[in-house]
Amino acid sequence: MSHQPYDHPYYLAVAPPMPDYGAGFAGGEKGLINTLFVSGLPDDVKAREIHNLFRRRPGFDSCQLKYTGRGNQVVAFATFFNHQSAIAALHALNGVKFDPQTGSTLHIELARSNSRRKRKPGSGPYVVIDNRSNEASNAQEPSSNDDGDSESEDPSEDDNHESGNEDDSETAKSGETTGADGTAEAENPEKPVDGNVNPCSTLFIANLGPNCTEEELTQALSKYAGFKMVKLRGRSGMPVAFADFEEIEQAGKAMEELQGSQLASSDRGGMNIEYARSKMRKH
DNA sequence: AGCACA
Repeated sequence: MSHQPYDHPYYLAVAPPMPDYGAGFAGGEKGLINTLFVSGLPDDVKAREIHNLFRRRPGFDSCQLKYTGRGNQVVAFATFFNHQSAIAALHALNGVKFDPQTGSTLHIELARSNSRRKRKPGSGPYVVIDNRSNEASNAQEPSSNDDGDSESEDPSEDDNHESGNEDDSETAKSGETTGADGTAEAENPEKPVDGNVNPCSTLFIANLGPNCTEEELTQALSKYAGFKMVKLRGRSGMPVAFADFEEIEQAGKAMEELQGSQLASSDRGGMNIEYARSKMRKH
């Protein structure tokens, strides 16, 4: 009755163990994608809103809002410290209603390539890129980017990575001064409030359906290398599980692939998987 | 958001 139609190719639910987006992703970067591409935003969205959307997500680094220049379309990029955090945020936020008035929902996918901007102390937690006054095609608010800011630090933060943009002459603007709003957050931008990003060879699995069983979990987990055992706890209400692996890397791999996927018994969306706070006790 | 077992 009530469930989200996920149709992203990035994750297969509980399907063949297949190493995806590892090395050799489109574009040929060095490693995994840590950046999310966000579309479906209302055209009056503010960079601060994007930042507030992502700032509480574990492993969040920074984000940027971009006026693409085509129409009034606005997109955003959110960068995380690692791939799995990006995946988790993707699953957590994809499809959420962003504006209750219009009912518009967020569309989030992995970016085609990582944002190249290096986080350095001094640069704000978010950034605005405005490509709107490109041609005479659409001039709605040309007065928005009148601050010919030569940021001088980071001229190469551009983006090849979105689905529907091919423009490059952007103007980067440091975050604290969010234009008209000026409501900068009084918070330390260098410290994202993170949940738990400490790797552990045991995984904590939440958001399971009330009827989930250890057998079902075992079946889903046992295809991953190094899997040892799983324990189901707290059957009353929302059950959680702990899955133990031989190695941290193997746990991480399983988490990455199963993150957000739904078991047959799930009814409240995909699994939420994190590294456990402590390793499963010896037996 | 929710992290036990000894």
